[in-house]
Amino acid sequence: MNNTRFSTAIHILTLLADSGENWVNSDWIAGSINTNAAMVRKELSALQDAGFVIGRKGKEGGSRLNKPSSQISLADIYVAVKNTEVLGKKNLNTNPQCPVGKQINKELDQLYSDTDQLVINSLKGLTLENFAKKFR
Amino acid sequence: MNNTRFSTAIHILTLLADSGENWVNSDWIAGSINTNAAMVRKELSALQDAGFVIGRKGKEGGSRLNKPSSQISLADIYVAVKNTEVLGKKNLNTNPQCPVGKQINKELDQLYSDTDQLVINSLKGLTLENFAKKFR
DNA sequence: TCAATTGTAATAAAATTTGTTACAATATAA
DNA sequence: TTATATTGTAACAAATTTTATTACAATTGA
Repeated sequence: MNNTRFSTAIHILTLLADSGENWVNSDWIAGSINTNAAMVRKELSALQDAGFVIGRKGKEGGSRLNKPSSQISLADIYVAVKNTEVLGKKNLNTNPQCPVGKQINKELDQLYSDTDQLVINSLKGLTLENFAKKFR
Repeated sequence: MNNTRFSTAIHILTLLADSGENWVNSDWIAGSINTNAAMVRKELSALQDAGFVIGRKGKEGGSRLNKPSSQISLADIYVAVKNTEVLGKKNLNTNPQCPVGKQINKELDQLYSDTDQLVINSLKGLTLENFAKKFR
């Protein structure tokens, strides 16, 4: 995760969690993060796909949570945005003639997925509700 | 960690662990990983800085472990090569006028370092010795 | 002295991430 | 029903990170 997607997602969701039923527009969110409204809408799109958010077009449009913040865990958010494993990428095309090159990715698969799972399980205990509460 | 540094480092160290006292050259290592010898030497340089490896120049030169593989944990390796936090980068320059923008990085600092520590602690239980054993 | 090797720098190429611009579709309010 | 504000998305551009390549001085052993 050499990117800001988790930071951005949790920032957006915190703003929505603390905005109740109001429709919050992407320009206002972008102002808080200090980024571009189109970037925010891209991330909102992913958060909609994950079921956390609904959007409404048109004048007075915007976004709001699609479920109580108590029912969104930081694990859910992480899984929605993560695009690499915690320990990084593997070297594909290792040399099959070498005992290590031949077998290492099979061994790493286990280690890498165990490590991901560890992180996910720990984030499961944390809710957006409790995170967002800190800013009120 | 959207890179192959951990994979590469553990691959190199596994080869060295299974090569005992022999001086292993970067060309041979590169052949197993299927990458460039100069890349391997760059990573070896980092592994030397971390104290895991020693190198010798000149004809018959190469690299070998600088301590028993039982005394190198996967946590040590991870720490030596990691360059981002598990949960990624933060948005700096968030808006200080916004209650969330103002405070979020302080809250994320804790979460991010806790998550890193979780991963490191879990890798502490795993040694290079046990990993390398699988390939003999 | 010759040959092989490291260590490192400089550079280039490729991939990923972030930012920008534009606009059709849509929804509200006057 | 018209004007206005907004999303959702695509296309593109810029910036950053990652990986690969080339080169060569310094070193070591034979």
